[in-house]
Amino acid sequence: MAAKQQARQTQKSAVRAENERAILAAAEEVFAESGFRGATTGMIAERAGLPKANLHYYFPTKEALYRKVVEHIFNIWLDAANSFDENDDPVEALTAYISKKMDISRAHPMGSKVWANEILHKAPVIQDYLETTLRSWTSSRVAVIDRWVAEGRIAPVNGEYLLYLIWATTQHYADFNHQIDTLNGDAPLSDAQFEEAKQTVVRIVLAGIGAVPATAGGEGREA
Amino acid sequence: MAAKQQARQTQKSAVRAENERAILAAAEEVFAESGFRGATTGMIAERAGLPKANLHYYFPTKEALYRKVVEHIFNIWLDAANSFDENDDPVEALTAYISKKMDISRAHPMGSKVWANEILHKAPVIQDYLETTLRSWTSSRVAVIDRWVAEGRIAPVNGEYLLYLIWATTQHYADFNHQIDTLNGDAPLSDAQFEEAKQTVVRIVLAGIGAVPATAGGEGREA
DNA sequence: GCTCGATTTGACCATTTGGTCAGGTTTTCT
DNA sequence: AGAAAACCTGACCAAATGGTCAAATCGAGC
Repeated sequence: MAAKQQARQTQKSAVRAENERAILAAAEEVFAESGFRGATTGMIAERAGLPKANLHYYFPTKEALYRKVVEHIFNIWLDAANSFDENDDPVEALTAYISKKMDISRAHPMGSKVWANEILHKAPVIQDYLETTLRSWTSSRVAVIDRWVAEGRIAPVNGEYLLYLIWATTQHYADFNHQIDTLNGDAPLSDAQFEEAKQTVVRIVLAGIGAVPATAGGEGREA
Repeated sequence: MAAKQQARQTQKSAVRAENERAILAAAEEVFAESGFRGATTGMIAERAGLPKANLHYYFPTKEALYRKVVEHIFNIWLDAANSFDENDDPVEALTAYISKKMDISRAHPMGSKVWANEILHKAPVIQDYLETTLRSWTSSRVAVIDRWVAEGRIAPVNGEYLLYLIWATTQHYADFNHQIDTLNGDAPLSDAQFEEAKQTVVRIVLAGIGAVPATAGGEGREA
């Protein structure tokens, strides 16, 4: 029982953890569907299955809740960012990075939408992240791309604009999934379709910058 | 003066035309910055320089005003769509289309943001456009791409996913311009930078699908 | 200068919504 | 068991907001 007490003091109680999880999950959906202003704490509470006053017991203000949601998204993004560095070979690195970002768009479309909404509205909540973490991550990766160019491993390309193309395209499958579904006959992309989309993005990017896959590579998925 | 009277009856009076124009311009900005729910008719009226009650004299409801704004965006989009068909050569057609879409992102970032917001929130207002105009335009252009593939003018590629990549990337320069500006040292892209971004997108896409520019072409910018 | 429709606007209202609070219940610890 | 802490919630409130309206003003034609 000493362990139990220890648990209560170091980590959150089980009920608190569960309620916060439910609220954050509901909030991510509602914020994604309706934006910050469009979302109401009442809607979030209802979807989380508890009264509004209870929600405000755990998260004092709507903005505090929103900030937590956005931070969650950002951490997922950072996770994907690491896959860029797992290999120094441009083909391997970009394939892994694009694949990971596509997977995130499929697994967490709501999170991506919240992020998009935030940027669209000039990032009132996460401007500091943009100016610190995102900026430093980006410039260091651009340096990697520049090195690839200098070493002749890819064709000359501006690193920033290459990254923007990758971000835009991969996140499009989350942010604009409603449009994609509509053009797909009102049906979400099947696993096979999504896999083809992913391969299409990877192939266009790699070929687009003249990154020739090593013929002996383990990721030999060229059609 | 008969002409003046005629004018009042056939077209809107000058004051009406001017007020509607000012309101629509203000509405596009405010809806882009704050979303539908986040925007208030008071904010729009203030930016247009007239009292809220006057705004409601011209546009009875916030939703009617919003619909007008979205329709305006959609017409700009249709305009760009035509540039896809001006030439049957894949290099020419795609270069023109991408360039046009990039130019629109630079000239009408607010409009693009309103569109993005609308899709993000499942297109409550323009779902019918998606299912009619956008769907038919897309499928006919996919047919063109398929033909290019069949004729061996470009490498095999899924037309839908190629279009999504183009849409995503070009619109990213409008929808995410705040993020881009932040990564650019809190400054908007200069004309030269934007031109380089445009060329980067064009080059990656063309190379990505193996569309070899005619060596005699005027766009010969291969490094 | 009078009329009539178009335009303008301050004041107002009903509804929504973020957030509070007092009092109650449950859980945890000794 | 009993106290303390954590948790729960119906009722409530102040502010914001979309939209209304009646009265005032303007402008063109007679």
